This record gives sequence, structure tokens and C-alpha cells, in this order.
Amino acid sequence: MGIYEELQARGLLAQLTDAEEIRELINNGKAVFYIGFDPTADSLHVGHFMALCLMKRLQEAGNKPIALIGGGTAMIGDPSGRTDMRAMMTRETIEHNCECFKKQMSRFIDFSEGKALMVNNADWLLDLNYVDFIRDIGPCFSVNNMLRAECYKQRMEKGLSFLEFNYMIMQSYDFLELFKRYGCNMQFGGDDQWSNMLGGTDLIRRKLGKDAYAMTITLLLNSEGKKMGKTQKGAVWLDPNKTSPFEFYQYWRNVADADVLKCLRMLTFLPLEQIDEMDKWEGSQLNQAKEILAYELTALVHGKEEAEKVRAAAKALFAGGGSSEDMPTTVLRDDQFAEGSIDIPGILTASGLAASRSEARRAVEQGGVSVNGDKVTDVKISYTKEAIAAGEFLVKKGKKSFRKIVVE
RNA sequence: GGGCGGAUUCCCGAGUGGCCAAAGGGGACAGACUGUAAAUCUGCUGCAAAUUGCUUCGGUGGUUCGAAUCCACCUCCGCCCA
Repeated sequence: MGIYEELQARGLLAQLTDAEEIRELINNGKAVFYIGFDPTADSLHVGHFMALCLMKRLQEAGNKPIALIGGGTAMIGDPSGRTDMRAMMTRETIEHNCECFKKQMSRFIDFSEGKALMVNNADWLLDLNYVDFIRDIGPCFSVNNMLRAECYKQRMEKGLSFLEFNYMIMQSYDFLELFKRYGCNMQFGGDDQWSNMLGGTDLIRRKLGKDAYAMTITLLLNSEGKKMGKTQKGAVWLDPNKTSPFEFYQYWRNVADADVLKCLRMLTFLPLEQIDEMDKWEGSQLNQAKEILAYELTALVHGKEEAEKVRAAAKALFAGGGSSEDMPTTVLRDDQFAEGSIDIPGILTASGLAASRSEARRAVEQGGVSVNGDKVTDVKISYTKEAIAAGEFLVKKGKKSFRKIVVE
């Protein structure tokens, strides 16, 4: 089974410009491919993770990946799949984010000895001369066609600025540039990038008369059709400071039944035979599959050691027993104690379990808060520093939010 | 450049002088039921020293005893015409 067949079996392939040709190239390690990552935040998230895994898989099959960091395209802002304009980012923010991306990517992809490249499109986009550029590239794009592109559809109603309209052209230019510089003959990306990617293959054909290929990977949607990897608070980040390994683990531990197998196939590196075996599981047995999913992904992103710790911590919390050593912990400072004690809303807000004292109060009133297993019934209850220091102090809000409290 | 319409709480959206911290829906959160799932039902959803006080309806000023609501100017957006 070639890499193409493997990707297909995992349900990763969405749209391809030329399936036969692409299969031929990637199965024989002849692809030099790129995936673009716009530095819109200071950490990669789950969506990027999928792309990085794809890179890794293809690299292992002998193909050469180019990770393109969009320091230039981030100045424009990709309108794909958005109903409103992105907030404009300052150049400083973008540069900072680029640095963060670089660090994180190096952990997933082997960039040593030219096995992979990392480049930044700021290098060729930022100094373009406007008139030269549009004279050179402009004639290759039909506005009529662009307006028909799927990625702008949603914006035709809510409005699209000229700035964002140019995004497709920038991305297309990237592909052309990479083709010329590094012989990059393929672009991969999320399915929402399809129109932007086609822009690139068209541009290469028009400018150079050469063929280049594009392929999108399936967006990871849950059974309700929503993008996975997002929580109420925002994305599930790969940076442990933004999404702790524990939270990361829990996110996957809690996916819906209908989504477990899909996630295992698309996100993990477990052999397909093993996943097919799990496909036969039903009902509460799926819980085991979820545990495997959560463990595997946490191990990929944060390392095996960390994954084992958080798995043990989760078991301790939900199944009882086990150690609480690696639970999310909040350290209370002296100044958070008024007259030597702190009340329950104070603890909940200090630990981030509640956003405000009002929210904390509500949680208590609804019977959702407990301390060391005992339900808190009095909103006014206070704990002294000594009481907290005396032993294990475990605060629980709802069923799944825990925090171990210690004092300075 | 001209004409018209719009900006409300996390999102959609009602509200056109006091009865408004602001209907309804979605989402989120909590409870029951469960398998750390889904579905369902219930509660809840600005902040706080909490039967009270404070801050919010694009921005700034104004009218008024009282403004999300009226007036002026500004910013941003959509539609139509150029």
C-alpha cells in the first residue's frame, strides 16, 4: 500500500487536481510539496497539527516538504471560510508569531540535512513593487473567475474588501515562487484552501507553461458539521502554556462517539488494521477508543511521558484512586487571602474555574461545586491558609473541571 | 461622489422616552439521567461589599427629571446609482 492509498483509507483526501498524477508522484517520493501556515496566533492549533502530520507522513514516504510560514500573507488576511474581516495584525505581532510557529514546527518535522525546508513568504511578498507586480501577475487572473470562487461566496453578502480579495493572488504567487525557487510541484492544504490553491496551479501554467498539482485534506468536522479543535474558549492549542496537556487530553477524551474513529484515522499514526478493529466496538466500549485517541494525540504533541502523566491524572479524577500529582494546579499567593482566609468564589476565580465571582456564586448555588468530594452549599464559606495547606485540597466545578489548590 | 438602510449583551435578533441588565432563539455553564458520549428535561447566562449598588446598546457631545430609544457630529458596514 502506497502513501496515497494510506491517506485515502484514512479519509484524508478531499479534492485533487489530478488524482493519478498525484498518486504517482507521492507514492514514488517525487513530490516537493508545500503547505502554508499563516501566523495568525502565537501557537499552532489542531488544524495545523493535521497538516503537520500529513507532512510527516509524506516525508516518511520520501517526499520533500516545504513548510511555508505566511509572514507576508498574514499581512493581508485570508477571507476563506470567514463571514467577517479578520482584525489586522501589526507587523510586530506577525513576526512574533512566526517565531513561535518555527519553534513548534521543528518538533514535528525533521528539517535536518535538507530533508525539509522552512521558508517565509515575507521574504518575497513584502518588498513587491505594486505596479510591477500587477503588470506581471494581474493579467493572469480573471476577476470574473475569482468572484465565482467558493472562498469568496460567503463574503459576497457580508462584504469583501479589496485587501482580502488579493489574498488568493498572494497565495498563488507563493506557489509560483516556490515552484521557481525549489521546484515545488505540489501544494497541500485544508479543503477551505481549494480555490486559493487552484489559483496557484493556474498561475504556474500561465506563467511557465508547467504543471503543478494541488490536493486538499478533509477538514476535521464533528458529526454536527462543526470544525473540531475548537472550544468555547477558542482553539485547542499545541502550546502547553495555552492549552495544558491535561486539557488537551481531555478534549480528545470527550469527543462524541460518532467522531472517535474518524479522529483515530485522520489524526493518529496507529496502523489502520488496529483502528479497523476498534471500529467494531460499540457503546461504552468506545470509551476505550477515546482513551487511546487522547493518549496517542497527547503523546504526539506533548511527548509520551507527559501523555502518561495526564492519563494517570485523568484516571485518578474520574475513576477514583490513583495519584493527583499531575492534575492542573493553582498556587494561591499570600495576597489572595484576606485576613488569612479565602472564600469559595475567590478560590474558583483564582483557579480559573470561574470567570467572575458572580459565575462562581451561581455554580455553588446550583450545586456544582465541591471541595474534596463534599458539595459546597454555602457561598460564603471560607478556608484558611492552614486548612488548604493541611492536605489535599481539590476543588471541582461541574463534572469535568478540577483544580488542585496549594498555597505558596 | 449621490440616495437609502444599518451597528444592541458570546452569536443571531427584539426593543423606537421611564414598566430595560434589555424579549426570543442559539451557544456556554450547572443539575437530573448516563459511559468523562449523544439525546432529553430543569436551572442559569453583565459586574459586585448582592432583596441593594454599579457599568453596558458603534464613538463623542447635546435635549430631558429620566436616553438603547430623540437631536448633532463622527467612525465603520451593507444595498442602489455613478
